[in-house]
Amino acid sequence: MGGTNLDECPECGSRSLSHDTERAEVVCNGCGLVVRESLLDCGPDWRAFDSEQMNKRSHTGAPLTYTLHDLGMSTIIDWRNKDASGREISSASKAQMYRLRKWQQRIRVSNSLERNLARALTEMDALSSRLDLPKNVREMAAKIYRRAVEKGLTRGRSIEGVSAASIYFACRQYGVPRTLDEISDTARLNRKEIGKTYRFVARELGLTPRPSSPLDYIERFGSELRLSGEVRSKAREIVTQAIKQMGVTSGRGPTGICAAALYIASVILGERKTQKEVAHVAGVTEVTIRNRYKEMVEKLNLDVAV
DNA sequence: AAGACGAAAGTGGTTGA
DNA sequence: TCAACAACTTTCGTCTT
Repeated sequence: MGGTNLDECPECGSRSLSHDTERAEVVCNGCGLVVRESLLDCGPDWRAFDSEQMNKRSHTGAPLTYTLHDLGMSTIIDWRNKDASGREISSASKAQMYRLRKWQQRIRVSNSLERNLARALTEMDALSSRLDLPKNVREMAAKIYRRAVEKGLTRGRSIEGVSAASIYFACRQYGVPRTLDEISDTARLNRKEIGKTYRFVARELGLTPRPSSPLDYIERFGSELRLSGEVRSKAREIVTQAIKQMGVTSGRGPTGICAAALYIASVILGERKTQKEVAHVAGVTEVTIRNRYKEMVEKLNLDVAV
């Protein structure tokens, strides 16, 4: 980001910016974009003379320090007396759970904010590297999470859930969306929970999600399907056209539209993929592709006939 | 045999009273 | 809070390549 003074958000143009001196950030109230973050030196405090020092010192100073001390407490204990599949657990386990929770409670109150953040940051780190996310996304997710914790929004919610929600949000803001399905799969959390948490956090923090566009998915799905650049840009063209002709895309899931466009493009350019393949990659069914496909061909006068 | 097509019933989420 | 509703899925039978 540029070092100049900004008084409006480059993303959405909003002039409502929050200056957070404690974190040395300027955050847009409209879209949540971190307009300017300056300034804290996140690098090592001292020069390192060998790799051991490097390891230790490179973690000094910045929030990254928080990611260290987990002490093996890598499991959050849910407040429900249920096991993973939702069944009641035995009374012996309940007693144990009670002790564990109590213990965890004690640790929490002693140092709750840092501890919470520490867990969340490692969680988000793992998640985002498995999701192949660029660093700026990861950082935005961390910022969101931090604000959520400070506002007490994590109370009654799992750290994992809020972490996943933050990541989901950050992805969409940067136009590299992952679907809720992908995130919930990767995080081994249930989709509904993440969705709910996501909406809640966004509302409470006054963040307006950037609506995700089918265009955002083309590159990723396209490369996963090993489609050529021509096919992808054809698909892009089809989507753009479809968006222009209102009614074809509104109310439809972006992944479905993207999938259909890719499928059509692959057929037109003779690089045919089966509906099944495309459907699988895009996380929709063949039926949905067919429906979108039909609508698009109809309204855009595409000659798909071979 | 595999892919494409479409009808019909089911599912989960949103909306509006 | 609940019912209506649209989008999407599941399932299944049929047609096409």
